[in-house]
Amino acid sequence: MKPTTPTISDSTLIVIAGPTGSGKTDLSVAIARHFHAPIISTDSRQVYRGMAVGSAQPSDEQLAAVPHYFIAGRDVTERFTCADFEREALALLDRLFAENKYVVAVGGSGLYIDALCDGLDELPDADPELRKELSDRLSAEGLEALAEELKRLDPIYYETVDRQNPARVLRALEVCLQTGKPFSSFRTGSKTKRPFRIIKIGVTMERTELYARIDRRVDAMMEQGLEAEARALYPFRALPSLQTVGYREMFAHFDGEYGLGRAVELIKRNSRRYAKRQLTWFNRDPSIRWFHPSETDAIIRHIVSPGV
RNA sequence: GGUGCCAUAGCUCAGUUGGUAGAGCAACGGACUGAAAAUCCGUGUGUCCCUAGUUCGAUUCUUGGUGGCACCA
Repeated sequence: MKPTTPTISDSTLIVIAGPTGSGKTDLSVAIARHFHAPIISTDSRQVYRGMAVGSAQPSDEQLAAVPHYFIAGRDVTERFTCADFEREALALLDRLFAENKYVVAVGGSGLYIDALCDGLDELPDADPELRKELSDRLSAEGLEALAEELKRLDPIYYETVDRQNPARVLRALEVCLQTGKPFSSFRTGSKTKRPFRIIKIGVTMERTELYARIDRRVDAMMEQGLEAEARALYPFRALPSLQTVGYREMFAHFDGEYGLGRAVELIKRNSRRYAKRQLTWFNRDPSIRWFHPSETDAIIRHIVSPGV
């Protein structure tokens, strides 16, 4: 009989995805405790300090119960992108899997999850100066002019890109100008095989239940001091990290655009819409197995024997 | 109890001189590669309160109900 020496392929990343307010955090702590696993967050906003309430970071008790990574480790003024996340998370997993068979990854940012599980293409990071220049040109010349330039520099991507989406057109143009090569030449569309097993759990429920939970959670955030938190972050309101549901509406309220009650209403509505977009993203991933957050036992069984 | 007004999408309402209807908001569906809680695209989802008439045809006109609001008692 051969000795069963542990190899890296025994390592398992338990990915927990789902819309905002679905109960991912509580579930992740329960799963992590059961499998004695640390938790890494795949949430693009919970990485920042000072956003504990509005981004629904895990509670102090939860943070004390299980080691967490990528929670409140960055200043809101720092740039932190999906590529930074991929690099750092992979390096971290290397270390964590040296001592743990299981690691839990939980969060609502679909792009971060895909970056971690499948890898991003080798693209250059954004150049802030070029980006500024392009966004100035966007307001001066209009989107159509920039799309025309993209047509010249990368006719292939121009055919498939959403030409009405400034973010898409600008990013492609940015890469073309920065590298002198068409954006499409970097897009392989291939997935990187990771040196660990991946099991994806999706958390969801009836829309009416989800929306009721979102409403309740927004009310809870208000009780926990969202207004004061947003007040403290107001000077940073123009930063990418603060383009976030919960804060934007509060900032607009501080600017006198509407009353506090209206702000709370809008936070609820925009959270619902965000949840909808998350579900659209996750629904196209056939490797996700969906559960109600209360089905902890079934989820554990599925992790132990995913084939069943 | 009497009189008047109202009843159309989830909500607020418009409209059809009789040919089964449309705005705003909400909602729903989708896209997504270094800003992703971002950014963008698409979609009316309807016993026109019920009933019986008139009519080729009624959400629209008439009868009788039901519910709501207002005023008078």
